[in-house]
Amino acid sequence: MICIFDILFLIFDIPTPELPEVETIKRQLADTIVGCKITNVWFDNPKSLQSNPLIFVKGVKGAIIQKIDRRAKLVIFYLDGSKAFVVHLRMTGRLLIRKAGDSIDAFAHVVLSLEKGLELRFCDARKFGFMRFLKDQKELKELLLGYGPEPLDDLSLEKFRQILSKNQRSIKEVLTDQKLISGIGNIYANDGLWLAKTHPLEPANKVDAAIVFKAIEKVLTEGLKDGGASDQWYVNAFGAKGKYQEHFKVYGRIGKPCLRCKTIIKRIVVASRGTFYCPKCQVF
DNA sequence: AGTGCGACCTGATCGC
DNA sequence: TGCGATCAGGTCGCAC
Repeated sequence: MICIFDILFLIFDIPTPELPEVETIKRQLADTIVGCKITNVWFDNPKSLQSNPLIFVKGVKGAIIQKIDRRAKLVIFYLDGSKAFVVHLRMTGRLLIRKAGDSIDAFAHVVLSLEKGLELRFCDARKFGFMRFLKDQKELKELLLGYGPEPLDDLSLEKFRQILSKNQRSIKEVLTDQKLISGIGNIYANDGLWLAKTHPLEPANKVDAAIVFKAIEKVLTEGLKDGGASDQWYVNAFGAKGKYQEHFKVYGRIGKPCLRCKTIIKRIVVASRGTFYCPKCQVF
């Protein structure tokens, strides 16, 4: 049975940018604005420029974007002179490439003017996201040290098994803990666990690591192929929506039938986050 | 040491 | 019509 609270929750759950979404943006930016000089910086919310906004402006203005990369949910902009800045979109953040004359974007908080008449706009309705300047590679390295391995890159099954075996917290908490494994958030943890037929509350050291590993790899790859999930806020660097929301397996599907067994999908709260699962397929 | 929870922030929505 | 309360999300920092 669906009750009124379920419907409320259905409305309120907000998908946020994770590895596939951030990677999509990163690829588009890398194709478009590498080599561009940053000619000006505008901002209206100092908190969007973590630490000291003036240091950000001073460090970034006049610099040339050498390379754009992604680590965890961070987009990394390498500048000349071993400087860099990173962007975290958190919940509602957007990174948009626009032409200088294009109409103003809603919730724009930082705008970097670039050569070729382009602009890189950082928009964020909730103001949770941020841009952060790093004065040298050492500072950047220190920041990145806090993140676990990349699930589609340097995370082997053996390493994954090790991480799980050392943890008795729920598998969902472990999957979304950026210190342990980076890039996985609420959407792909939910869908991956559904694919692995694993209950989100099962202790990490009790689950079948190989099955969960494969499932996570699969949903992340699928999400990437679809250009991310765009239920509410997410759009890519060109302002276009992704398609993975059309392929959600359990995420946000409360009250709807399980794609495997038709059992009604349930929602519980795990570590203060909305969590969806099939009560028949995912048991422990 | 490991765990848990409040704070951050605000658009969307609901109740009154 | 409109105001106030509630909720979500990722991550940090603090308290137990």
